Amino acid sequence: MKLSFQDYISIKIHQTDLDLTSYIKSKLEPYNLAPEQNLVMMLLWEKDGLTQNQLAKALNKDKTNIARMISNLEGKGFLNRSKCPNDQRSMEIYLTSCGKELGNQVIPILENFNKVVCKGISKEELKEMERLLHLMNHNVSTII
Amino acid sequence: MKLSFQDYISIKIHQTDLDLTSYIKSKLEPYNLAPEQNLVMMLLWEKDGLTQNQLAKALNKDKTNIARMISNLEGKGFLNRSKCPNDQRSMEIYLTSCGKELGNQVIPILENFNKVVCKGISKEELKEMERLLHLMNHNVSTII
DNA sequence: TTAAAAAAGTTGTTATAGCAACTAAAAAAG
DNA sequence: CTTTTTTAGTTGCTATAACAACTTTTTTAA
Repeated sequence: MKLSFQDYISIKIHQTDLDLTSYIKSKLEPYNLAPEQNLVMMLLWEKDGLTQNQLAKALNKDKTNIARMISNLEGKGFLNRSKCPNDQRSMEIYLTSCGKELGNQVIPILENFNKVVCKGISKEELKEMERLLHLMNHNVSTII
Repeated sequence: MKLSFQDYISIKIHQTDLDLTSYIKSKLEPYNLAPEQNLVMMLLWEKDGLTQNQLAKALNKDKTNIARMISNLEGKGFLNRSKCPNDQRSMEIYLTSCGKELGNQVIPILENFNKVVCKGISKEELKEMERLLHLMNHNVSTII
């Protein structure tokens, strides 16, 4: 086949991901919120009181990452952990008032970020891209 | 606007990137080669003797990352560093025979990886995706 | 109902990823 | 031909990302 470096779609996706992450990182820096920490907060702004395990599944991340992100976010005062009364193994994560207030400031920035990213791209093109991304995900998923 | 977590294209791109990286990571593990180390090797298999700075620019990465990856790859015996005779600041990176031999084994795996990722996707669809990824890159590039 | 298995979190380790500050060498400016 | 600026690389730091091994608790099985 003799593929060159530029021929790999995975490398281009990786590059775009890094660029988008770098961009939103700079936008969130003033709020003391790292990009992945922001994803945790986004889920909590939608639904408070999720467990670490639920967060890990929603973000499709290893539970160790979630535990450390939660620990950081707790240190920043954006959320609190409390043992689930029904299951002593689980930790329920609740936003502090500070964490809730943060959402009011950050969510508009995220929506503007999405607008900037999608500038010049139609809804149909976006749908098609999502379809292809999903297909690629499926192509490499080992649980077929 | 009220965007939900699922509405952000950036999150989907990030997720696909993680999944593709995880897949190729598992394929390269038997060769003692991490995904990003593999990108460095890919460039060297195409053109030996590049400097760390050239590698950093080609990969669009911070020079500190490259320095550490090169250091790891040197420790594994895949390459050697030598000071550039024309510019004592620069380090030229040369593959060892072991590093060259690794290419013969790994390149077919990479080409197969690309085939798996693109299964069920036409050349035109792939081109369109590349165009959209590039446009998103441009949309967030601050050097406009 | 006790033993085995599964689930939720934590800690340790390795590999990215990028920023700041630093050294050394080369290029540009005066 | 010095002085200044730029360039290449390194070290230290923080934040992801995932695996292995572990504790504690819950669920399943024998």
